[in-house]
Amino acid sequence: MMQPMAKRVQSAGFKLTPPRQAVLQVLEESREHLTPAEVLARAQAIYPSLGRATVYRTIELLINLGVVRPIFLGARGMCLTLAEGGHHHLICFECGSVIEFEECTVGELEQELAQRLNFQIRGHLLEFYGVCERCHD
Amino acid sequence: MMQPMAKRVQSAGFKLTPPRQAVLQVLEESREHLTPAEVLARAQAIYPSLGRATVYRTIELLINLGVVRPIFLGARGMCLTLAEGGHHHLICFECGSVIEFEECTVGELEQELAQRLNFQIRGHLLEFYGVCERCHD
DNA sequence: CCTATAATGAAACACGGTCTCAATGAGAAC
DNA sequence: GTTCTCATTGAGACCGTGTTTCATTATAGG
Repeated sequence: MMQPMAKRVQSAGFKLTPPRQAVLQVLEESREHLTPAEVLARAQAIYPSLGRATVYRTIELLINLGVVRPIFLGARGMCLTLAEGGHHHLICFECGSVIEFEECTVGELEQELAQRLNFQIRGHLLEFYGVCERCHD
Repeated sequence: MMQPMAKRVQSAGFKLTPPRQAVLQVLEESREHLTPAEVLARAQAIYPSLGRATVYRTIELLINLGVVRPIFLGARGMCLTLAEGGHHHLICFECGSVIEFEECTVGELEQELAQRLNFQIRGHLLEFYGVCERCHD
């Protein structure tokens, strides 16, 4: 069965080339928060002649298709994450560490905003900022 | 009365110089989401000989003091915002527009996480991503 | 007023990301 | 399968953001 990202690229009318497949595979398999530079490095391991411009072009394409989304992750800088669903972090001012959590209480608010503003919501990000256990006291 | 940011800089043991005051004034007055480059431009209007390095050093200082905080705002890239309190955005995949809203339902969750993880929470960011009214249909 | 030293601007530097352009190859038409 | 077209590609020049270095300046405390 075809990878879901590849399907979305193709059904949006874009060609499914080996360079693009390498980038898609990296983003799909890692399911992590990678920087574009890390995506480049990993995708070049799959398809060595891959150029920087192609990676950035593919990322831009995927962002426009709503498949991935950039988030700014503290000290790591800009990273990519899957666009669907929620992401929840606690970030420490001092050491920059990122703690993920699962609980989320924004479901109702999401519904209400979507309706009131006629906005198709596909994902969300909830981050708390402060000082972690190790950095205060 | 002294501007609150200036006070925090001084009471943390840092000198309050004219270049720093220019940067503080820009961040304090605009109460917007400015990029570092925009801060530089506006602060140079106040203190023309201001150098780029000083702006970046001052921003880093303020981030470490927990006064401002970087956020990644869709197409605008990395911007600065006041660290305290909450910030709430709806961001469109297609056109990158940012809509702010006020309602927020994360207060209880904030309390609970702070207690459970022993984390001093000072602010938060809640963003929804999707397609705005003008960009779908 | 003097002094120690934090803070500064200029300039070189590093790097991420964009753009241009000629070459390539995917996929449609037949 | 063959041909054609045009999206896609990699190389490399380019640009702007952010960092580092270093000699100079000026703040705040004594």
